Amino acid sequence: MTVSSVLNGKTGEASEETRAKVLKTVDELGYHPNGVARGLARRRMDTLGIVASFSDRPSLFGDRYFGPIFDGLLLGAQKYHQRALIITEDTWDELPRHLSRYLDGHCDGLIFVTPTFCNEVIAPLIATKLPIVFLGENRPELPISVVDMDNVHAGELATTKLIEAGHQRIAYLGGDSELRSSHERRQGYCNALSRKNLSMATSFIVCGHYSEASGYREASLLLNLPKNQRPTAFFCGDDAIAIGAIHAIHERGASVPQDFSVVGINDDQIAALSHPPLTTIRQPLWAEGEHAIRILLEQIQSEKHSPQQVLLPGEWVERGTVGPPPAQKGGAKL
Amino acid sequence: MTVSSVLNGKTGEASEETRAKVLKTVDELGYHPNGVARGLARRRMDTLGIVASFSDRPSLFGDRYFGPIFDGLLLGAQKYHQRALIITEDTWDELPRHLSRYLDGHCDGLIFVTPTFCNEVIAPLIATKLPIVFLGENRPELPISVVDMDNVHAGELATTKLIEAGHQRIAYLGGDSELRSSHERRQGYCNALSRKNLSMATSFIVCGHYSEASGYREASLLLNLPKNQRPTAFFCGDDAIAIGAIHAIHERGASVPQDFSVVGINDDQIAALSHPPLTTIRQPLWAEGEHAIRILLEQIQSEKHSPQQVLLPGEWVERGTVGPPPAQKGGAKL
DNA sequence: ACTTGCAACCCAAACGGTTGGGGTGATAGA
DNA sequence: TCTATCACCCCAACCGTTTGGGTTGCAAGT
Repeated sequence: MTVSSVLNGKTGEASEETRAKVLKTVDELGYHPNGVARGLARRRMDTLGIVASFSDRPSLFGDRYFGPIFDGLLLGAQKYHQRALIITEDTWDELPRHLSRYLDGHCDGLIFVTPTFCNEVIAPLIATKLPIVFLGENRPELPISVVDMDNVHAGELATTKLIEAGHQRIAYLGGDSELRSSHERRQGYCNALSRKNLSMATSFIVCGHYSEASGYREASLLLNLPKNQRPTAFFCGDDAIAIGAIHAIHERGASVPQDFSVVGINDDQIAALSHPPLTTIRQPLWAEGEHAIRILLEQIQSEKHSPQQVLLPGEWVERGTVGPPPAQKGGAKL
Repeated sequence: MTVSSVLNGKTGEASEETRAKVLKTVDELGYHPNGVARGLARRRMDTLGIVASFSDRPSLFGDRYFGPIFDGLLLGAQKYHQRALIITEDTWDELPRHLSRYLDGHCDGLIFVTPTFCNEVIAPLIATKLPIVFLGENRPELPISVVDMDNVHAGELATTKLIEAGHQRIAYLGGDSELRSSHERRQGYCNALSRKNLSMATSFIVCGHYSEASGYREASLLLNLPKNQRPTAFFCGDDAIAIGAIHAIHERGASVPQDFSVVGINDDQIAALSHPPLTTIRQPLWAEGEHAIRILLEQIQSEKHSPQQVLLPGEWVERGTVGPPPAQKGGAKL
């Protein structure tokens, strides 16, 4: 009786008088409806599972990449009045054995937040028909929903900006070769170069890791080339690489952006604090989280599983590491 | 039938044969028990609610303080086989109106992770008799369970170390006056001074904010004093303040630790990266999270609510910002 | 006057498990 | 042979909601 009235605020079921009486009684008794029983009966818990693994990073929530994503996810859950259940795994490999954790009826759907899942690990998950969204790495070959930054676009954007600044000899310092983001950003880099009819030197495309040390190492190699074979600009796979590259440049007595231009990707906290402050492409991590929630919810509500991919554009953040190449100022020196 | 056997792995209820048959059937059918129904019947969800507010910081999970705490909380939940439900609030003020979110039967207990809750806001929560643990600020006057770093001890530790390094004129650059941590650390500072029979100058005890700007400002004021009235060491309320203080020192052409010693608290990521690397007291954030889970679980299982306080000691992290005061080297200059 | 329609309300059957009491057969003790 | 004990299994009630169908009482339509 009470329950129907309380819940059916929308349907015109109860009379005004009864409704008032119910509300009064509820208040007097300090009654709070039991969401678990409600969920059991409705077969809808209004709860979204967020799955992450500590194997991806030593600190999951304090991480510069995962942290803001979780912010967005939680904000999104709140916005859509969903509970957020965080499920942590020690390693992705054991995931198939933990299937019960996902299918125990607690979650209406799952969001996997990781750029490093294996296709075979998630195969049994897809088979369960539970609505799922992956966050952080695009897999066009799989019939799954994905949210990620548009890495190709980001690569194009960064490279185009460098070209427009006058650079012709631009290097790409990529991240881990097993991460698709690295390849996709390279693809964008290549697209931009060929669109502007600039030549691509394979020696200017290097593959390392998403770390400062790697950026330092790879940049150093290129800086050791004879002057007229050196790049004048570095498009770096992420901000850490960019910081490493700047370090290598400074070590040689050169300066940024007078002698070399540098662009990163991510807009980490360190990006604004580095010297000079790093020009970069901001990854829309908050937005990614919110979109993931929205897509998942659509999937749950529509009852059908037509997967959709959402690729969000990164945002150009102009700071102090991009300028014209030195040759332009000096004249015909090239 | 199956269920009892499946669950009663411990009680000697089912025969070996039946158990095997059940297990086989379960496997064939791809059956996964429904945790929600189970929870409803047992009146125990094995779920812990973790409540946080975006009003505390712009980024909750990416935050240098909250991030590691969430790591510890999630790790602890996993260790004790509990689900972790994250509940975010826009502001703490509306909390009493959201009481249903906590009492809807989803969580067996709650962990509030915030250093800034108001006593009156949580009064209705305590009245619900739901097991609760507060993480991040001690309230000895309230009958509640609390986990926090032992701030008094941290203050004593830092100050004692500075005294042992030879300093006699030590300033305390405190954080926000409305946060207890700031007062507790000052208390520890005073304890250490009086234990060593050193005089306390009120002008050396300043109260600002937990930020770099505040540290810079307050340190500048003290550095502007005549040389023989200046402190030779700064015990800072947190690492951000310490970084600000170092900035102020460098700006005056002085160096750390040759001319002034500086100690922070927290061991933020920037602590190890600053120049020189910051000597600080590491706040055991991961451990705090795990202890909070453990205490809450004890409270849930014991069915009685004898609140307990857990104060964890901070750890001294020696880096490069503490040395002997300059007077000692020079001789009798004082 | 008899049906029809409708709003308001009540009731019973799920939802998918747990729990404990009672029934069954076999074994052991008197 | 009768009974007490025990391991094993089954059954019914329950956890606290939702859901839809059934019931009542009253106004309007024919």
